[in-house]
Amino acid sequence: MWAEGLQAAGMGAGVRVAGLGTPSFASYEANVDFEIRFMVDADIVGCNWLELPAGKYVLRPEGKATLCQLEADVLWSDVVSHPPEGQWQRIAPLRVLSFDIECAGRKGIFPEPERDPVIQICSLGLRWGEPEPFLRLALTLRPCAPILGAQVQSYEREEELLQAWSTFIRTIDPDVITGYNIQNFDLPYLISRAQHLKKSVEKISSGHFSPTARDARWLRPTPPSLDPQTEPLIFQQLEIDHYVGHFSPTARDARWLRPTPPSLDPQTEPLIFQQLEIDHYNGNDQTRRRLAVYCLKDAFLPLRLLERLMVLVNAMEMARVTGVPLGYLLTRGQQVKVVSQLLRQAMREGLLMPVVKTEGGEDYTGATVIEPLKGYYDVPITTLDFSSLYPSIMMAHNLCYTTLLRPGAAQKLGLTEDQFIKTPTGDEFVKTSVRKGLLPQILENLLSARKRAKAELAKETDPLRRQVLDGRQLALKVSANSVYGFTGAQVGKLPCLEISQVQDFPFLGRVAGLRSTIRDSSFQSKQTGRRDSKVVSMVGRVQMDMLQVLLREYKLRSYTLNAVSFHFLGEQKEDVQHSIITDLQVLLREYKLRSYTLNAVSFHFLGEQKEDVQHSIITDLQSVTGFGRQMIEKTKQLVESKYTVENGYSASAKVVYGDTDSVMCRFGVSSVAEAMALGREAADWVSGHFPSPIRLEFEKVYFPYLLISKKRYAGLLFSSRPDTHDRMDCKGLEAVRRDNCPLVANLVTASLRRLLIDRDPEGAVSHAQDVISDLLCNRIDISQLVITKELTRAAADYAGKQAHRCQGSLHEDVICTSRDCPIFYMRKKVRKDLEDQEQLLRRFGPPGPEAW
DNA sequence: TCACATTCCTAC
DNA sequence: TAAGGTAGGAATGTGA
Ligand SMILES: Nc1ccn([C@H]2C[C@H](O)[C@@H](COP(=O)(O)OP(=O)(O)OP(=O)(O)O)O2)c(=O)n1
Repeated sequence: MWAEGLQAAGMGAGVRVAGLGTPSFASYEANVDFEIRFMVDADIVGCNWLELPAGKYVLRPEGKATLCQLEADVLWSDVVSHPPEGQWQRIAPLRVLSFDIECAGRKGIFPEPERDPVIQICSLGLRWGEPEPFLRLALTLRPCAPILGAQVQSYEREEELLQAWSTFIRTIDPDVITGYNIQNFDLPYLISRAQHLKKSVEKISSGHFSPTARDARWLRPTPPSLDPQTEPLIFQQLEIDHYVGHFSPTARDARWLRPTPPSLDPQTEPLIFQQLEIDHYNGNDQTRRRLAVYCLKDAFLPLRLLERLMVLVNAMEMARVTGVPLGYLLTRGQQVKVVSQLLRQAMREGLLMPVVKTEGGEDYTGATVIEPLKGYYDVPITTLDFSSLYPSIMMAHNLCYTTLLRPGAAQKLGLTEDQFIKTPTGDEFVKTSVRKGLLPQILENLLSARKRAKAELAKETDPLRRQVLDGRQLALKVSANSVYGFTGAQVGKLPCLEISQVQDFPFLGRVAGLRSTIRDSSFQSKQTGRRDSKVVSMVGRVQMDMLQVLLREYKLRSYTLNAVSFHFLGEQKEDVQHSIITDLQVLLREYKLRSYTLNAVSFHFLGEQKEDVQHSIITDLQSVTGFGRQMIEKTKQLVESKYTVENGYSASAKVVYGDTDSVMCRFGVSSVAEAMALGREAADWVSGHFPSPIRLEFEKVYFPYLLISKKRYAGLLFSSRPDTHDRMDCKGLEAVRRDNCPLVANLVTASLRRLLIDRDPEGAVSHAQDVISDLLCNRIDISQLVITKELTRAAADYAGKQAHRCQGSLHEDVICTSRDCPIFYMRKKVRKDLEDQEQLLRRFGPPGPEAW
């Protein structure tokens, strides 16, 4: 009945009252996570330092409910939250645990938990901020010789080994658990293995995760990985299942090939070959010792990555800026961050966020992509770019749920012309003089954090640190852009439109008053006790799989084998599929490669999103993109109208391309320095035509510039100096895509280098030919190749006939076909061949003897 | 063969 | 609030 009442009332909640029927009311903030609710109300952000003032709390000396060192009872309103500034920015000395396991695989077969025992588990414990781990622990099955600097504990039975590790984890009670692919391999393996051994099975299945709990996963007030107190690590199976369950068969097969982490450090990735594992295990205590040493090294790598990539530092900043717990950053999406900030801002202003039913709606138009004037430009092309376009639009025009006027509301409220604006899409918003929107204020905060991050990036010279800081800066940018995206979220958890009506001001005010009454009437403190204050850092337990971090933030490419085999599987008949799988297995066996592929995760995601196609009508969005469309068009016109021969410039400017918030201009000058100077001048001048904080910036010069089509181009990028290029930049082309075999990406990159850096169009084409003939020598079936014509045409633009001849020969000799596709790379259909195998070996190949 | 849809990944 | 947004190229699938 209750549910029906809710249904009938739409977004409101019906309450049945005897004699009064079922009056219903709009509900507000009834759908907020408990953790977020508490943190917002108490003004606590993620990774916040909290103080329990002396006398306001009591410690529980016994009968603790958790594994924490300290348990205290304190009135929530007595907890003092220290905003993360100054000394309170410090990072707590978190305990980080990194581990790795080794299994006894059978020859050529990847270990299966049903059959193959876990033979070693190595763990490292580190207190954040200290240079060295405080603990190195090797747990082994069967005796193992001592290892200098590590504790070794050996067991005769596997059950004892697993139990010992389980106890160890509970004792060390880590804040952060890390490892390499622990989420998809080590942890599931340990759990399956434990289940298989019937050890602790009862514990596992009688824990929180009954089948019902599994179904109700999203309803759980406390996600399993986040509860710092009650959830032992091993109970994280649900989330693991969630991912593993969606691996494609191919990905499953291929995931034993462990890719080398990005070029961070040549010796980052230790490779332990299956065969060695089993041999060493079956040997004596000395060989098992060697295995344990590798295992310890494997456990050390994630710790080093964690530190070098500043994973915790950056995540903490994000948690503090957006207000969500650290763990949310790994397990949740962008929406929760926006909601957290929105709730905080709303509370500050005495507003409540309504519960809004998700509605369907039409698509809305996005950004403009200027029709490219395709070609090879052997002159400098200047790129101008609005900084943080959508966020600055929302700020400049005060776009927010709370500032949107319903049609006719302006007159009704007696607003004068200068109190509101009309957007390009015809919607009306009040100006800041009437009321400042929540979203613009959130954005100010996010953008100022990004500005700080960018300033730090600018000072940094170390390449790795630059990469890391750039990632940090980009993450903040995405969070800001997500504020825009959030307002149009299709599976929108907050089409918060209803807040947005100006005529509702008084109503919202009353509700806010009601809530503050509730808040103030909270019970009185009845505790007295400790004289000393306790200061704690607010961090739940977090699982940080470094492979996931690399995949997510550093575009680690794990497709090498997978991309090829995957596509093959898709298009071949069954018997062919079988032989390919066999090939793969041969490869695995021959070279003992291991890797993990996680593409399937994203497949799953995309598929799921598609299923429920729901749209919400968000005028807000349309206004944002509408302004954006207007602005890129206006920018183009401004540039092309000012920089003309008539106005005394040496040539007339032409915008040859532009996407969303950028314009690529040919000013008709021949030097990069001139192009830069004109770019800076034009950016300043154009900025003057838009309200603050909207700013057009000079970003870079391309010279030369190869414009192939919308979202596909390449060029030499100049930005720091006019005399030498910073690097070759490549957008959208096969060179930067992960859905081709590496051969393709490498070929395209190499050809582009010849074209753009060597300025040798014939070389570009002949390089492609060389690669192809290599393939031919390796007996590759030509009919499997698709060669397109893009580079050839680019070369033709540059060199005329000769390139044309190249194209002819390419076409005659090698090309196959493709409907009207103009050009040239090999895609997908390249067969796995010696070349590929060599590449694999180079990439994953056995480490030299010195590594052993 | 053609026109249009779907899939994947990328640029904003 | 489980899950930010649209535009778009290239290959491939589908159905007439
Ligand atoms: N992941 C993204 C990237 C972009 N955009 C939208 C909002 C951006 O404002 C606009 C332009 O994208 P840019 O990549 O140019 O990024 P910004 O203009 O936001 O930042 P900046 O140019 O300062 O790096 O496109 C988006 O919604 N989501």
